[in-house]
Amino acid sequence: MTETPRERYRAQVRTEIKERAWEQIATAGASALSLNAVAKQMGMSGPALYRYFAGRDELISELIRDAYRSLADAFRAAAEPAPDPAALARALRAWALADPQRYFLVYGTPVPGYHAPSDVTGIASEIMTTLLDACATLPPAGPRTPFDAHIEDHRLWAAGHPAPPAVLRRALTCWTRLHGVLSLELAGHFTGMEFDPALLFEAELDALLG
Amino acid sequence: MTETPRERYRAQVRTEIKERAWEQIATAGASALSLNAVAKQMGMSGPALYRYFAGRDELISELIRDAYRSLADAFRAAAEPAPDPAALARALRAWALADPQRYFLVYGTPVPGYHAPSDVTGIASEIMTTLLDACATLPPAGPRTPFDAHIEDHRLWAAGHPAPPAVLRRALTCWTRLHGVLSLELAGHFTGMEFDPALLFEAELDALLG
DNA sequence: TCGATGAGTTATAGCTTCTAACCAACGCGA
DNA sequence: TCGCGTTGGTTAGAAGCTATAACTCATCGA
Repeated sequence: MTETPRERYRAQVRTEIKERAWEQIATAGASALSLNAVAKQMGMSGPALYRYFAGRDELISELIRDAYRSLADAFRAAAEPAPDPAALARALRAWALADPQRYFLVYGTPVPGYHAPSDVTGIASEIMTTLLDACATLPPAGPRTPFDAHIEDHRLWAAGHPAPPAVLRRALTCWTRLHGVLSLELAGHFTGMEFDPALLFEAELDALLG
Repeated sequence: MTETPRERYRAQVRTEIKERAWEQIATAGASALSLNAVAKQMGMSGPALYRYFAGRDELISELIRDAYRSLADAFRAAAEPAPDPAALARALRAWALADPQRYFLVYGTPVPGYHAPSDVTGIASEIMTTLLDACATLPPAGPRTPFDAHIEDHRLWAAGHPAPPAVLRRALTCWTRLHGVLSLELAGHFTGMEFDPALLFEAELDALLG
């Protein structure tokens, strides 16, 4: 497992490329990411980057992978010491506000042709698992809904998690509702409307858990 | 108001350009929209399109404007003969599924530098008004929340709509929650998870209005 | 020390947006 | 009916992008 100096150099350059790429994405969006500009910013010329990434798509795929990984880590950290949906939700918002374009790389507009790298599904299910664990700690809410019946027969996505259907449904609604407020806030659809997005987020969280 | 033949021809070419652009966007996403390809598809060569649009950005702005207009019209049509939030919600989903990329042009990932044309705010507030009208027909729900107090002091965005704060809050939650489920569905985050997105949407609608 | 590996370079093809210059056709007024 | 201006369309070209090919040179290992 001892790394040669070459490998260390290579890894270091790769991470610097990704850092510059993140800067560009944060200021101009993922669609404006330019390998040329990244290379020029690093003092080397264009095609040198192709030693490190097969192309623009592979670089973006790598960034998406890292974004998923980062979110999964933030979730895992927020689930300590005890799983708590509210803590998870606030961690999600903090993670999103720290770098909105990173959030959009995960949950934003998909490019019709593009397929995310296959290993992100593993990370996505890791995220879902921590969310399910947290939702399982909540007191069972309300009567059984028709959707619970449907989900009981279609719980393959829960990856064998032993939670009852009501918990699965709760996790799903946590996901969709928090994404709803967050993505609209990050996309700037609340600017100009006077209210405080943080309060709306907390209100939605209250309605979800209270 | 009588149009000269020149103006009619000009308007026709403009709409054909937009139609081709929509086709491209539907199949490859807005980031892949190429003026050159549109022109070639119409049998004319590249720079000819600049007689009709100042550039790629203006064309996209025009498409965004049309998308807003289309959504506002769909909403207005769904509010006949009587305002009904459930009808509005289902119209929204149908409108979104008919052309997901059109939905993302309105509610998708924003480009940091880009600013939407100023007149879409008028259309957006028209959409919000029909939503508020529909939500005002619902029986008042639940106790007064802390967020109601906040929104009562920050209701500038309601554009003078006379609805009480509880209705404003309801309209906001309709917006964010429906967008939450819809955008995740359209982005393909539910593919692989076995359940039926339509049922999840209906379940969320039930929770919202029931 | 020599040879292979690999990082970085320039050159080039092909794509894009967009400007400039030019041409031709259309329509309107005299 | 005859010009002449407006306007649509063209080609040429600049600047930028992705990506490949070919080449140079340093570094690392045997």
